[in-house]
Amino acid sequence: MAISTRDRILDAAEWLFADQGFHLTTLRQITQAAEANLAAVNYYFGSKQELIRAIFRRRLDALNAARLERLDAIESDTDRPELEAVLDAFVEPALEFTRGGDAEGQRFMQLLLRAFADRDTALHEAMRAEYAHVMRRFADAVSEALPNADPTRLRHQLDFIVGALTLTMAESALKDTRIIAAELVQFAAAGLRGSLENRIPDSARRTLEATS
Amino acid sequence: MAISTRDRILDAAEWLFADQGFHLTTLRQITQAAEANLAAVNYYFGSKQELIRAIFRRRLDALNAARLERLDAIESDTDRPELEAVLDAFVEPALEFTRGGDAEGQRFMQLLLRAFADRDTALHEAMRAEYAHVMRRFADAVSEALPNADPTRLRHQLDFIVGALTLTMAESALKDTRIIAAELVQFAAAGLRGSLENRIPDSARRTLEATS
DNA sequence: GTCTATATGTAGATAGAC
DNA sequence: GTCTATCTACATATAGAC
Repeated sequence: MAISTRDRILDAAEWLFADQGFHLTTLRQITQAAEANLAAVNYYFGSKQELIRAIFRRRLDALNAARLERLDAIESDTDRPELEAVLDAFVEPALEFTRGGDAEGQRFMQLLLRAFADRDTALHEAMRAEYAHVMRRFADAVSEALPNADPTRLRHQLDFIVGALTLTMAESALKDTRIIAAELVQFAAAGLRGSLENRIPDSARRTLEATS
Repeated sequence: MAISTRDRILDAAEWLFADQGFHLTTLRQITQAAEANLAAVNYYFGSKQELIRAIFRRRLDALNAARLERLDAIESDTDRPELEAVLDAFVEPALEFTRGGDAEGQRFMQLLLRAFADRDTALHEAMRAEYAHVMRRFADAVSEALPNADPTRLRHQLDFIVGALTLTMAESALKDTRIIAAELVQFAAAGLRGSLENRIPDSARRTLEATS
């Protein structure tokens, strides 16, 4: 038995939560899949909620660490980083998760989506707190690559990218993700650069005028 | 009592599902909020699952109908529609849902997000089937606005936009949505146009080469 | 640390009176 | 169509032996 009971529970629970959702997945299923006893979850984590948070912390830490590592590398290489390189540092680690034979990361992306959908309470707070740090670093990096960008719009646009990334990674079949990620980087870069023109589209202006 | 019991149940259930998720919300909560009897859900819908599907069908029909109506209007106006106008026809009805004093639509966007996260089974199939029709119409319209676009990439890019829209609408505070929608239209238009250059970003190419 | 056994709560669904 | 009462099932959590 190379892996500890605690880790087997984490792995099994992550798989089941991603597949079925939090509430549908029972401690019985988890402990059975982990080949552990029903009481073990409470012994190691205290409650089902704490187990969920532990799963989350583990992967989110790893994902964000990988992103920041790449960003650091880019920023130490050059004074003004290329926009695409910054976006790639954000997108590619998520993709990296999705790669690999066991499809671990795609499961986690599915989990991320569930977390977005859940108005869970504490989980949301924890995620936001952990994300805020990373998002600010990336917002700063994009600002350096695009010095004329408006900070408020930039925030919104990063949210667009997170949305596109999360939904895409959770939905798409495994084998296309590498190409899709490259397409997303390009799409996002073009979108960000396009906003510098600061042109309100005719159709949108019409909408704004009609409803204000 | 102006509204029928059936409709009161639909309204109450939609609110609670969006707020708490499907599994956390009980039939007892729903019927209590709707001021109906517990047995009424089974009487009108047969089961909880069927109730969920009925809620979904109601709103999704309305949203997609509104989108297609706008698209029809654009296409009958001109031979080659403006890209931004097409995107606005897709984005703005979702926004329209989110507007209005009672915040009905934001709830529904939250619900949509849950549906994406749920690997529910039949619900997913039903959504996809309903969406396929609309997405093809919009893909065609974008193709006309951007005749040189690659169809496969276009599909992916529309998914990016859906992801950005869904996550943004579900998360953002009500009062900003009008501006954010306009920004999303512009961001998406620039992203789509940028793909025509068909340039693979240096960073992404590095990634591709390193991992292939 | 791991197990069995069980306490306690609450879910969805239905039978049958009105 | 609407109600009360209840069936049946399964959830989380814990007590306590080993």
